[in-house]
Amino acid sequence: MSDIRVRFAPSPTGYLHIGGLRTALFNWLFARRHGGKFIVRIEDTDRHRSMDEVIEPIVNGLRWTGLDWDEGPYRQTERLDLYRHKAMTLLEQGRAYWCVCTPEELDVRRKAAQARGESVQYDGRCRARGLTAPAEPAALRFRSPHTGHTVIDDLIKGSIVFDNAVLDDLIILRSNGYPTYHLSVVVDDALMGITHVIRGDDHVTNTPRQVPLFEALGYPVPRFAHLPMILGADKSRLSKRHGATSVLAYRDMGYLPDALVNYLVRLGWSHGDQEIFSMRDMIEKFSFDHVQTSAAVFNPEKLQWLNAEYIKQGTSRCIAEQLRPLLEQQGYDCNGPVQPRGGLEAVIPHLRTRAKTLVEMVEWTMPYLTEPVAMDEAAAAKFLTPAMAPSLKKFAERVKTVEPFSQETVAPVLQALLEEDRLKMGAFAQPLRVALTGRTFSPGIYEVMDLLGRERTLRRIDHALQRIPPS
RNA sequence: GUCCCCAUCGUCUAGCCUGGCCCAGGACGCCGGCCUUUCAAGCCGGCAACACGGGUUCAAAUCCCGUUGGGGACACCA
Repeated sequence: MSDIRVRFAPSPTGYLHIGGLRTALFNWLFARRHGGKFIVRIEDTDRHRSMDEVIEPIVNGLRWTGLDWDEGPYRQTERLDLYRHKAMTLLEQGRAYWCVCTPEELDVRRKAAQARGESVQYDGRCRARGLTAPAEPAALRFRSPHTGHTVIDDLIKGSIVFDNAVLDDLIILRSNGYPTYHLSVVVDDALMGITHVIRGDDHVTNTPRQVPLFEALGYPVPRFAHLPMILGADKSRLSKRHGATSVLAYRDMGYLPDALVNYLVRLGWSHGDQEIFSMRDMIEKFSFDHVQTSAAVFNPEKLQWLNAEYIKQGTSRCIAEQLRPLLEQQGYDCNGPVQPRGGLEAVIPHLRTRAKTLVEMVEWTMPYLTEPVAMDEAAAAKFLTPAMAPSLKKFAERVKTVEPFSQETVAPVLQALLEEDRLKMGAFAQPLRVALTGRTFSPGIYEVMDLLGRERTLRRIDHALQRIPPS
């Protein structure tokens, strides 16, 4: 055990995306590595942008990937009194002041300053007014230090120095009484005993703004670790343009949670040349020493490769369990009368090297879960020809009686037939494959017959023969 | 514009802190071959990078400075 406490603090303004998940993962790994606590906190203090309905999907995303948390999810809107109380404390101590500038006025001034090429900081016009009980709507601003320097000793980037002159007097309480992010994050991180703030790179410039708040409130300042960003292929910030961005969308596209997590952990962290990490493995090996300092581009191909690796390595049972919901979503009945011999689990060993995603695997599984099988017309036209009919027919007749019906008994029959009819394996296997699966690609032909069983094998050959026009 | 961060194959990265083992290693992708009853998988091989310019040093991908390039932040968003 240790007293390390970290948190993942998403704002419910959209779905949990790849970048958010990676932040959560690194927090989780750090906590698990050191026997600390991982806390989930929903930062929903923006009444206009927060959406209750996305909280559940965010939490489900974490759950799906196996990132379990020890406390929470806390919601900041349930803790508003805390922030208001702390804000008032700062006001009483003279560390904060009322500001009656309206958002519209501020916006105009900001734009004007920008147009003149000047600093876009708040001009501080309410700082010295000493308003005590403003009649008009007022926001509370923190009196930031304007001299000296703030130094952050970042666990990933090392020492970063900021000139306090660049600090704004940031609003900590909106005129509607809600706290802003800067206040609530500091109060919560302190009250929740967060020892390490692990977050995205986009927060580095927030850090020198928040450190003085910790100090003004009399709280110890946590350690910081700023993770490099994940970018899209065009090196811009990852967004919907770069493909599905919701974590749950990856589940729906047939990705295994362990594969996604494995991909993400290698985006910005490494352990020598190792590519494949089990959860246990990464917990054991994770360290900030090997977290990258520069941004990484999200590469869907490599994710897919990893997913394929996990499909190849996972147990049949585990893969089948994850495949089942997708099959049912597509309308296949996994408990109906039409099943591969040996059940769904039995098809997995034959499909695992062929499918890169579970969605692809659904496609591969279809011939064994439907009756009659869907026929690819082009394949039928090419391979189910009058010339092949006699051999197919002969094959069906002969395997009708082999006992038992298995590769050991069927293979000699097929070999004999090839010799008799002077056919090459390929010349006969393809038509047979099309007859049995409706398509030109499948697992080995003996495996297919094994999965189908004698009855379905014979029925499918029969159907195929029926559709072959007489020569 | 101001501030901050970053910079090794197309991409993820090892190496950098503690200079020589690096005319730079691995992985994805791509290309070629082998295997083969199809499709995959597998195996073998190939292409491909230290952003640039100055220093420091006997020696620099590794240390220092600058340039360029990329990213991020500058809200009553988080």
